[in-house]
Amino acid sequence: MQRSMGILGTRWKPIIIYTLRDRKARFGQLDALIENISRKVLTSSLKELEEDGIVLREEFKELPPRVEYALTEKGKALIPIMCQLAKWNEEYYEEPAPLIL
Amino acid sequence: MQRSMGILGTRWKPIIIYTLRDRKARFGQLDALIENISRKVLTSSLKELEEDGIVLREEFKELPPRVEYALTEKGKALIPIMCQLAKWNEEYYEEPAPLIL
DNA sequence: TAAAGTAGTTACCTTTGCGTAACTATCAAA
DNA sequence: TTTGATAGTTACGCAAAGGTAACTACTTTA
Repeated sequence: MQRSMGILGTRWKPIIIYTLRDRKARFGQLDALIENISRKVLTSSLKELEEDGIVLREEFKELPPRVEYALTEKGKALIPIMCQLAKWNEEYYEEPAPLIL
Repeated sequence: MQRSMGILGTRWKPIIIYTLRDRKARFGQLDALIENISRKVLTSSLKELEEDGIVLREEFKELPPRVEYALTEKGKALIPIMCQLAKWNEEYYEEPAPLIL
């Protein structure tokens, strides 16, 4: 478990994996699909996920350049887990009580 | 998903939940069961997990004091997910290549 | 020649996560 | 009166995570 969390224990990486659950995506698409993430964190997270064998980076030698990101087998094995996590929130989420000022 | 990760997206919280999957535990037990965690992070993580309705803190008015932590229903719903995460690592973990010096 | 599109990078800064070590409070037992 | 046990807290600081804004490189199109 400690090793799993060493790889995934950040705010954004599971979200990136979840976003790639049913599609490949280009860098710019990920940036648009994932709200509030900065390009910098997206870059570094993708790089680390690639090093950990979860994401595959495919570069097309075209102009303008195109790069596609997809999950590896190891990454795909996480899809059901990420989906359950999303579902867990839907079941148990409660609106925070409104503040009376 | 962003909300799930807002709650769980740290290195230690999922490990705490995983440790509580099959037992209640006292503060000192958690500290002993979870290797390398500091008491400070344990304290603050437990406090936040309690605020988020995942962990229940039960204080016994005894001497010396006793406090037990257990998962709520919301927390118990995470058990299968955490177990799958642990299993995922067992299946896909590879020893890092030894460095030749 | 300038603008537009893709996939980043770089510099700089703030916040959060986390660690270590020492300290507190309470009461019982030695 | 000192020690021991439990469950923390406090002070201090480092490193990682994360954000913003500006900049790069390349080539096509206007």
